[in-house]
Amino acid sequence: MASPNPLKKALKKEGLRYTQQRQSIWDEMCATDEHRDAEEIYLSLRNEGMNVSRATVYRTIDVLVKNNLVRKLELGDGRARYEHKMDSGHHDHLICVQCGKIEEFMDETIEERQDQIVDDLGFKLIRHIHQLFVICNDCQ
Amino acid sequence: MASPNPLKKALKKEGLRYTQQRQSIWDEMCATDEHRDAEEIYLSLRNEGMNVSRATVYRTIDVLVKNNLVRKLELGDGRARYEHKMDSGHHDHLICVQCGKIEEFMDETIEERQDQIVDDLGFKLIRHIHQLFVICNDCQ
DNA sequence: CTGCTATTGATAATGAGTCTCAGAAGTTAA
DNA sequence: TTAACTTCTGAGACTCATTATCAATAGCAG
Ligand SMILES: [Mn+2]
Ligand SMILES: [Mn+2]
Ligand SMILES: [Zn+2]
Ligand SMILES: [Zn+2]
Repeated sequence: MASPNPLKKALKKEGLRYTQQRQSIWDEMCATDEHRDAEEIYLSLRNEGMNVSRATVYRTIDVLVKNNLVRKLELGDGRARYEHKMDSGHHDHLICVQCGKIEEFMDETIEERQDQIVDDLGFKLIRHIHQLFVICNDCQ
Repeated sequence: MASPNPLKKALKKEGLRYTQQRQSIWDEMCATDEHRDAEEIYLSLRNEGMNVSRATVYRTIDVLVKNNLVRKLELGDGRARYEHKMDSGHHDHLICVQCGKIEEFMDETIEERQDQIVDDLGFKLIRHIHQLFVICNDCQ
């Protein structure tokens, strides 16, 4: 009864077909809480014996992002990373410039100030990127 | 007496040669407070009759960024933007997702919270990206 | 000036992401 | 179930910002 599959729901809403590839890619996205790029997801699927193409990985990720099941991270190094949004609330990221490790943070004060700034200008906030580039514990 | 040319200073510090191209590119960067991409800077120079190559524009911008004369902005659309750091203090950006207009903001509270978050984790803050994607006044 | 090197322009290469299109597979109605 | 219709997929071509290559050019130290 309860809809157990958010992917199916999203596909239905969009009038898209439910396919093996789309399910596999979504499963793979949910398999870890890491922040992986499209190539890593593609290679994981291949290693598991799944025959899927890079194009389909990119196409499916687009659907997932559009339907709020996955978040896209732009770290400014030319490769987008992705994380599923199943169990986590909103957060932003700390990225170690040495080892690349990614940590998460969430600060209510900052979130409020952001809204305030946008309000004061009469704009409408759509989304934000807030990334702290650091040297982590292990790297100092 | 007073060092009038920050470019010359930077080049000397790096042991690099002072060239016509590097001066022109720096001049062009300082000509406006806009946030332009490499191609726009390249085309402006060509329009002014300067014979310079794209490669040299990219190479020179790298030098300027490395020496803190220019800031690179990654807006996630595949083209980096650049702004000179001559007269402006630190600020972050609001970007209209409709018209692409870029506004600037600076919030002391946010800056403090950032430092606090990084301190609490025992990390060292190197730099940060904070971008608010909005729909601006003109676009609603 | 001369000679040594860094720099440059033209252009090839790179690489993440997108597009194309013929064949494969999901969907619908009978 | 099958047929008919469409969407989806895989392979590989393509795009486009940026980087690398390399022979020719031009700073600069002596
Ligand atoms: Mn995250
Ligand atoms: Mn700015
Ligand atoms: Zn680290
Ligand atoms: Zn706008």
